[in-house]
Amino acid sequence: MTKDKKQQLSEAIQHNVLTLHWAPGQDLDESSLSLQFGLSRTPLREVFRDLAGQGFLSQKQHRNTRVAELSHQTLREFFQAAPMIYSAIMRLAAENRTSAQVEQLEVIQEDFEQALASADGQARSLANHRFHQQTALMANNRYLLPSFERLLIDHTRIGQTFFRTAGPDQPMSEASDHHRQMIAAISAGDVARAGDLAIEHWNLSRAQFAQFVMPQSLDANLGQWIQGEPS
Amino acid sequence: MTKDKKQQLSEAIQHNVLTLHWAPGQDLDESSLSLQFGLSRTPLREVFRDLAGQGFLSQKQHRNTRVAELSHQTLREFFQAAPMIYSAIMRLAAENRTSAQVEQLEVIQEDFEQALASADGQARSLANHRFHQQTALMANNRYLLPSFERLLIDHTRIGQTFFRTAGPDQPMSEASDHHRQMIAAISAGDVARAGDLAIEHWNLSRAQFAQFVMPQSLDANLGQWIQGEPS
DNA sequence: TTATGACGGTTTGTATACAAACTGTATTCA
DNA sequence: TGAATACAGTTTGTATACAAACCGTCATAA
Repeated sequence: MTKDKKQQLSEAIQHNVLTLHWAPGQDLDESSLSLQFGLSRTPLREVFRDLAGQGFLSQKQHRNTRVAELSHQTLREFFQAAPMIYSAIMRLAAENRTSAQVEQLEVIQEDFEQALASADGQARSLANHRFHQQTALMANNRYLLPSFERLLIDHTRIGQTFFRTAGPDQPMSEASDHHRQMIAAISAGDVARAGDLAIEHWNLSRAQFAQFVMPQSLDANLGQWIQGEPS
Repeated sequence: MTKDKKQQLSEAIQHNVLTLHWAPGQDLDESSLSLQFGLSRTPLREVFRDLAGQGFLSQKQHRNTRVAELSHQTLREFFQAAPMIYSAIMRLAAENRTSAQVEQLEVIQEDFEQALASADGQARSLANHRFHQQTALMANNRYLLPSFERLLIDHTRIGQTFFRTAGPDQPMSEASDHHRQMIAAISAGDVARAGDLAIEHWNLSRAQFAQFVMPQSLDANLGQWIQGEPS
């Protein structure tokens, strides 16, 4: 049952990072985690390394491993990259999807809607995370994946605030509508529509984030990455 | 002098992978490398893990670490992602560059031209690699970086064939011209121009690759990722 | 002949002891 | 008082011994 301890540890860390249960920048303690999960430091440190490589944690020589930071600078870079990558993933998902994957995506979407109905901010946010993870799986491009995963990690972390605060009504159901439309576009293999929906969905998220954390000055020229040539 | 053995090991592996001195899919032997570099298996395996995370190597449970593969499927994914990412990196480089970085890029370009003059295919290819690495550094976006690095690894590996085969004349000097124009655009902060140059440069590379390895069927709709909406 | 399974050698994975580096405190000297 | 340094305690990094998993070979049986 409790078979692969490393896997468990890795998932636990990911969960704690994504839900902000562990704050960005927070230190991790090797010996206590090693005790807690019944692993020696060697495999534990391997998990740390993997997760640092994926963008969950950050490491420096001779300094303790910590939860990846979320700075002002980080956010700027985030907004520069996100629309383009999300859109590309969605297009590729529409291009490469299999029917089994579409079915799986529908199941995940049902979970997401259930989570929205509840008041549990973490559950909402994680369900949203899984939805987009599945689209990345469907896009099936190993080169785009690492960037997308990094974006999604921080998207989910930033989104925690929103999903926790907002009621179960308007902007939530809008997000859910988008998801449904995405499934339709992907399922139909409508590449252009899928890409557009990503932008639309993204703009919704962006507006939400703006309320909470986004510095005003960055709001201006986000569009240029999506529609081709800026003047 | 021979200070950081892990660093040395990591660089040696990267070099061997990029130059195809180690073939894609080739097995690595822990114990012999550990002997060779005077490191025990523990730190050696940490280096393996890092490089696997970056796309140089690939690992599976209970199986030996090997050089990352370059399959037909890989190439398809490569051509789907590369133009978009290269263009984005170049735009961001033009946006965020510092003058010190531009100077450094010029130095690297001089190395590249020297390498072109020589007959050494490896040196040419690696110099090209470093040029694009520097543009990524200048783009300064941690989300785009991991995808770009993966692309660059395989770009360089695929390019080995070309750089080794071709003479020091026509298409070579064209690539070099592109580099110089890129430097000018980046230095001037001309974002749109920088992005366009990336596409142009990319199309050159693509044509080169096509001669050697690229499956015909993929050649068709590569443009759509760059210029915005396909119809 | 072909499939199945046991066995030994090799390779990968984990635990643990030890070495190196960092951090904070206290002491010294200007 | 304040800066510099030495020291002790803690944490990170490495070596090594041992355990677990894999792989090729051979034997056995259908």
